[in-house]
Amino acid sequence: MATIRDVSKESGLSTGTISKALSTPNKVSAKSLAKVEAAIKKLNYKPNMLSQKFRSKTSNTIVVLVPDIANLFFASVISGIEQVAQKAGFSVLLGDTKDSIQREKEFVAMVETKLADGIINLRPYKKNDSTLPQEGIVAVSASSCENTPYPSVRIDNIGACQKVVSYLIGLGHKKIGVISGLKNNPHTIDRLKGYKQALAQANIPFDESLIVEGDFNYWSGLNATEYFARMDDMPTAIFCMNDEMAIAAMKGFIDKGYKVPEDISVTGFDDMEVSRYCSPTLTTVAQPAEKMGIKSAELLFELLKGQTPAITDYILPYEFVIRESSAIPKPK
Amino acid sequence: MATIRDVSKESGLSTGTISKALSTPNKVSAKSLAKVEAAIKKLNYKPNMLSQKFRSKTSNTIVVLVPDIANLFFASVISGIEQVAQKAGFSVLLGDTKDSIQREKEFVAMVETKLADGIINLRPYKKNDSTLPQEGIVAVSASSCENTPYPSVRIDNIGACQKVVSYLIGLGHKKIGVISGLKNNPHTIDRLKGYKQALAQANIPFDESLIVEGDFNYWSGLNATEYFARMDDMPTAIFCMNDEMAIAAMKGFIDKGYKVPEDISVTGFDDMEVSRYCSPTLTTVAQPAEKMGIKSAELLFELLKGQTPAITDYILPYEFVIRESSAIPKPK
DNA sequence: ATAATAACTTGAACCGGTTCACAATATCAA
DNA sequence: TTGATATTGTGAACCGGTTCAAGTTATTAT
Repeated sequence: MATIRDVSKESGLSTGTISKALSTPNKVSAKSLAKVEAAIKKLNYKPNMLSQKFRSKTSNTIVVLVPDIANLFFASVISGIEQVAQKAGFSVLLGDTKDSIQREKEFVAMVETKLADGIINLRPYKKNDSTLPQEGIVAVSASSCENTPYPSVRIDNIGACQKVVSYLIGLGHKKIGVISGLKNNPHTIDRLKGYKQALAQANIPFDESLIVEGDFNYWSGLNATEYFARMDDMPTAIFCMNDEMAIAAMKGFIDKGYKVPEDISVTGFDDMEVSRYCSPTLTTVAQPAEKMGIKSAELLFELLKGQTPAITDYILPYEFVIRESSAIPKPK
Repeated sequence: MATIRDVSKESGLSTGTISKALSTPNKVSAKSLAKVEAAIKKLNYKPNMLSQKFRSKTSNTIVVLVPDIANLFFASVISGIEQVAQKAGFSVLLGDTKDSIQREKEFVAMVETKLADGIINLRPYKKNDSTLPQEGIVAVSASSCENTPYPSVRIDNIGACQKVVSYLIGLGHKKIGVISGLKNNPHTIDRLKGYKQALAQANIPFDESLIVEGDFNYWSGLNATEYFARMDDMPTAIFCMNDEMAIAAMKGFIDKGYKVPEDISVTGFDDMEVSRYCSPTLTTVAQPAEKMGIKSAELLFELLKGQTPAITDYILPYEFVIRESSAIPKPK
């Protein structure tokens, strides 16, 4: 493999000139430039980026920490990040953490060891998070929650949920069940807050027994329907904290002979592509996934440049999408 | 930032010993090891991986070229690749190519410039492909087709499609429409071959007018139903080359007042998660996406180690999943 | 034509690990 | 105790770019 010294010999110019010809060609005479070009071509020289990065001490790489890449929401966020990174000349290192703190730490170590310049974490940081990037590490959290102790990009989870639940109340629902995420998940906490606010606004007392804890996955949504179906007085609407559980819940109720939305309304959160295809189509909150990726990458690059962004907690607009799965409750 | 020389000074040992203590601790005396450890802790030394990689000339990184990361099939393949890479101590650089040849070339250049050791391309290579990795570049194609000129992992597309179409013929369908991918797409070519073989086997003549060219996306599937609905004698079954178009086709037919599968059967290909949720649930071919990722990564690592794998064209088993969207044709 | 200035080129030193020939110790047998 | 051998430790050289002070050449002004 040809090195810059080979090019230097071949062209009769010094290594310094070759280097400059490649980085700042306008500082090199046309004659030299031509010689360099010829030599590079002849030797099929490709600069070794590893040594380049080593010397310049910048990896031009960012790490994206994904809880689960086989989740369309995350994939869309990544897509947005990639766009921005590519424009900025950065590479994206993928960190599929599978929700493992251990793995997450390994990736954080990549920044400590100069393999990457910064991190975008697609999960919210909690207070006193054990993998909370230490001083000196540039990190951004995409899809975060309220009071994230780090620069972040998110939607107003509380407001969105309040809107959904207020909409259900507006339709006439008084008993609204919830299929939540894991209790201590920051998204669960925020979204539950929105639910409670909507109830409070309508003077409906909060009833703990209407909350079923799920884990954002299909089966937990399906399971929850068993609980609701066994209740003496079933809710007339179910507010699910993501689409996957909502779709599962619809399936569960339909299999049990209930009609959605005639017998029971179901709403989701995320607006996955499926939610437009499933039957009935799902009323949900659309998160601007790709935009969240774009924004968080832009934010990270600002931070990497040493700038102090005016806003470090971007709240992007969401969209409340009303589809077929919600309707006025059946008169008793 | 502390360097190995700082640790050397602090511990009173030479840089060579420090280096050895970190890479092969069993070659260093317990006493020295303790000193090294103490010094590292005191200085909070983190080895600079960039210089390490530079010196050892291996990046321990692979590039994964994805046509579109916001596609669940690809995301699942990547998930498999990540698992294997992580075990092998490799990082995964994400290359979202958006089907751009230009971008693909940029990523191939990363291998030429030592930024990465190998490539996994999640699209099939065609003959004389302009981005066909040159000599010296280690690459694997996942989700490839017949006669790929490169080491690859795939399913038997032809066989799978033949099976689907034979199944439809077995149900009694004689006029089977096709919603294909783009005509020159290798997957389209293979899958059409399977369709033709099934027809030939049943002595049904091939009818060009039953083929509608799509592009693997939702809208093209929806559009195709317009064509079929306008036919004098509509097919009784539609074989779609992926699930997305199949789900769109079902939607299209249902919106036009047809019943699936009573009036028309629809089959897909891929077995996306949606296909189990949609209504009716979709008969389709399940590709082992994650396994394809795992296998292709394993293959790449074998190649990187300089081994010559016995098999360079892995054909993984698929699964034909019969669900609600297909049934015997309505008697005339 | 000459001095002053601008534009370009040079090449050794540098980045921070790893390597390896050689030196220094430790271990062991006789 | 001595010599032979095995185990550890040393430190200069190296990887292939970039940088920059110093040197050389070209351009401009007078």
